Amino acid sequence: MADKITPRSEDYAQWYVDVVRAARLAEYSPVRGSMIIPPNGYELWENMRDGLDGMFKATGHRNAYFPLLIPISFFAREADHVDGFAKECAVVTHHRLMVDADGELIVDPEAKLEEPLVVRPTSETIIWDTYSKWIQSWRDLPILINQWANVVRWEMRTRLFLRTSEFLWQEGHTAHATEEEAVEETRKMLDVYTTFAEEWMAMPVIRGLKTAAERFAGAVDTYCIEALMQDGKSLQAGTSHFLGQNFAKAFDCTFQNRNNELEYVWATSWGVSTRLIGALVMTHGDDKGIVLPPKLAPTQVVLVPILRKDGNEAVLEAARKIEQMLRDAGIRVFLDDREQYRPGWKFTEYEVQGVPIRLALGPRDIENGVVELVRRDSGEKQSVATEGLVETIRKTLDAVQQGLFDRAKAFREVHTNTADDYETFQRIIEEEGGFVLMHWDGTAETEARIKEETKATIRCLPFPGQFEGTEEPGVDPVSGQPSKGRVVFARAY
RNA sequence: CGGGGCGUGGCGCAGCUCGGUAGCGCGACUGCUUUGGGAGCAGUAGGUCGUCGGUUCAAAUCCGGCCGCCCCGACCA
Repeated sequence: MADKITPRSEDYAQWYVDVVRAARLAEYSPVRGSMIIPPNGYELWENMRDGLDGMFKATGHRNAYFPLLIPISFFAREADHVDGFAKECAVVTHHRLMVDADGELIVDPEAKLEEPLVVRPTSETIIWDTYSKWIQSWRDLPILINQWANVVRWEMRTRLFLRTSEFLWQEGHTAHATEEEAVEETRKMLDVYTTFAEEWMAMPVIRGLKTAAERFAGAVDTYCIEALMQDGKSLQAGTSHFLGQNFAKAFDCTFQNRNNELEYVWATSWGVSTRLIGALVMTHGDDKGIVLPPKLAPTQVVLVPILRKDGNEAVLEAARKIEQMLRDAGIRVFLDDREQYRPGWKFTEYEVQGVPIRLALGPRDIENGVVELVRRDSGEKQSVATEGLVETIRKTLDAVQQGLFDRAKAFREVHTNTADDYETFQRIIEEEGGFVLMHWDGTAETEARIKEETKATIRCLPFPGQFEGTEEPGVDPVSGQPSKGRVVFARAY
């Protein structure tokens, strides 16, 4: 029978788990907090990866690979970095197994490593150790490198895609001769993420600067894109860090500048992860399942032939013709001609999986020279002419892509409020959720107090031009102290 | 780490109070009938009941230990 999906209104968290499972994006593995990503989920990730990778290459970056295992001593080099990651590291201490006297397979106590190895939670340390060898002169700079990899962070509480102990991501690590250039790179990559989120994922984001409390361990400044999920909680969808000279100093990475002076290298790092899949689910999904933006959907169009007792050959032949026509046009199409499932079953199945367009083709349609087209985002059903179908499909895919973005943006606008007093702020956070713009005095004390009392955190200090009135000075209603502008608060994932 | 829930065919669950030869739904397989929104009937296969120990003539069931997973909270992409 149907995989049951709990309605969002009943239990949003359960809905999320149900949808991920029903759409077969991920399943639990035998190890807590790690997940298996079957093809439905992985193909989605591949499309994200390919889209981003193209943008990285277009901005001059090259891919490389650094090792999974990092000597523990490397982590001791940068103080903030250690503090940030020490509590969630998996550590390799032995290199051999053996069978003991009881026949049990155990870790061989004789095979202890001289120096424990940390399974990378992020790669700054191994990379800056390497860069210190690669860089001598200003002529060696900049270094613009990205790596696609898995990382491990031993999380206390995990959720599929949103927070798992092992996840897939990309991490960019760049080295620059000047502070200005590094800051520019940090901002540029945040723009890349913004473009990707909005144009590929159809997910509107806010760009901004993190407060010290939310900053990456070891960074001078952390920038982020924040997206609003349907339950009113914010999700950090990507981060870009200006690392200053912190890692260069920790790993003694210097270069000779044009004036023959020795200087520390300026650094950035930036990343997005499989968490984006969770963001996609919670941005566009509905009670029937996920809804995929056409640009990322592994299958953009599914074609379901309506088969009967006889005359199937004619239907299948016409279906194959349509399939070929769409494929030749560069559209990712799948003809589901399996006989063990009936059309109704397939219709439901592809709705759960979020395929943007479903076509159905039966004997009646063939007679009329049409095909039935159903949009996943709206459920709208229409008969369209087989003649000119490629153009119709292209237009519809574009319309779905744009429609998803518009809908998500409208949702965000409705759920973005301004609060000028603390009572209103607390009421909105508690009752409505969403983003709340409020003045903040800039102190960690006030930030911590608000978090303590409301569970809402400062998602970012938004870049100018995104919201009206965030740039005017005012008064922090919590402390009564002056504020330089309104910042974005929300409860977050 | 605190709170809650759960470990029984592939999946979801009942059975446990009151011990007595392990059951239901879905799925799978075979056959027939079906096929424009998750088909019907008939038949078949599939389980050391998480694990270790105890009580008993007899344990899925009672007692104890251990292990694991999920959900909710405190840290984090």
